[in-house]
Amino acid sequence: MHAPAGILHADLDAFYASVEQLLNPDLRGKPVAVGGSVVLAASYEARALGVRGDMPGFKARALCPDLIVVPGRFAEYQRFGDAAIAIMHDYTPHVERISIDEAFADVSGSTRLFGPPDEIARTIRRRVRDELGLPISIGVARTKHLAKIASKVAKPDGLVIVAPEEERAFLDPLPVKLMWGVGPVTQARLAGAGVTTIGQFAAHAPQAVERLLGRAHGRKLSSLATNEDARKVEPRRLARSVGAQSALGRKPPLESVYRPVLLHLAERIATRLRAKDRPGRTVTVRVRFGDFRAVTRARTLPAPILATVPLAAIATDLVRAILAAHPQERVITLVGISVSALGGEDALQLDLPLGCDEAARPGALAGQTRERADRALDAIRNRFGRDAIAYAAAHDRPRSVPDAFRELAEKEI
DNA sequence: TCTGGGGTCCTAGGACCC
DNA sequence: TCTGGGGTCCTAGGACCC
Repeated sequence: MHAPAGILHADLDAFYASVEQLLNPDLRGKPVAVGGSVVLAASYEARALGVRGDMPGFKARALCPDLIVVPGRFAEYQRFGDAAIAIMHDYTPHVERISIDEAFADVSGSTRLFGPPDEIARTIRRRVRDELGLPISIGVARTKHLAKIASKVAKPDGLVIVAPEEERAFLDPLPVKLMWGVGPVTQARLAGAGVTTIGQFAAHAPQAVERLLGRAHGRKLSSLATNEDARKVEPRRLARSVGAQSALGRKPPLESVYRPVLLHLAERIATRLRAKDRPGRTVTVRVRFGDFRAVTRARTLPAPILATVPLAAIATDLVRAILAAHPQERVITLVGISVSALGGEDALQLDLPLGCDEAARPGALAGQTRERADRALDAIRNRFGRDAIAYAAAHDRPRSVPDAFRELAEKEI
């Protein structure tokens, strides 16, 4: 007997743009882009004219002179995204959210209460439309991969159900780029070997694919193409890293430029780490130069870190080291910090890491004292707002992207 | 009209250990 | 001449996803 086709993948259509059209009827039926210097989302009317997400704003306007560009209302998107996910939760606790507007649900155990998976999918679509006013596409299939592809095929505002006996016929003619994990590089590599459809991919020996794409990637994609995806819907996965970055425009590589930015980034990151009690041991910084080449440098600490100022100090050290190794670079365009090797939720910060110049300074606060002080600041911010108190003065902060958008992109850790 | 921000996973090489 | 061998941790870079 076939396993029931019990996995749903639901994806709100042109999400930010759809919310804007919902909230402002004047925008309905018109080409709308959310963003500014970069298009974050485009309505289907704008897409019909060639406008795409990730496109520079000037290019979008050139393609589509009537384009209506609106700034994002990110709190609204969060609210509508949460509401859509909540509707899915009415049918099963097995919901795995993978972004603000997209989630898997395994409804295999819910059929006695709510009917077969396709009926649940129809109900969810109807409720999202009736209660929220938003279009949502859903794919229903036996595996996550099939469900995800099915929801893509279903767009816009559609439902695609892949029955177990139809899986091969469904997959074979589709382009390889619809597979999870096939981006521009892999697509080009496959095209070079004459492989453009999933069916052609599946017909290739796994060894040949591994030679072409590397072992792990080849195996992973082979298992998707040959339809052996066995991943489960996982409601709650712990984050493996937490980071923040900031584009700078074109700036000279001076400490007076990057140090305040790093402090601000460290503060954002450390606040999130403390909120979840998840200290990290590895600090990685990233610097992007004028030609957009990026380099990284990492340091793994003997003890995990949770406090803002030591994190900023280590990041500053690492950026300094990168710049010393690239003395010919005249311009930096971005700096970023990421913290990984995160401890469990109950992990304790032992004390300050060694080799941290701020920490080693005589009279510096000990790590746990710093952490307590930071937590007091966190509490003030929770009560009075993010800008109530901070290490990094507000006027030093990068302004390229609203902090509201950053908060939106922050995953639950 | 230059190009946002937050993530995941993998690779390859070196250090280090037993 | 032969230079074991496997495992773990770490670093730097890259492809990919939303």
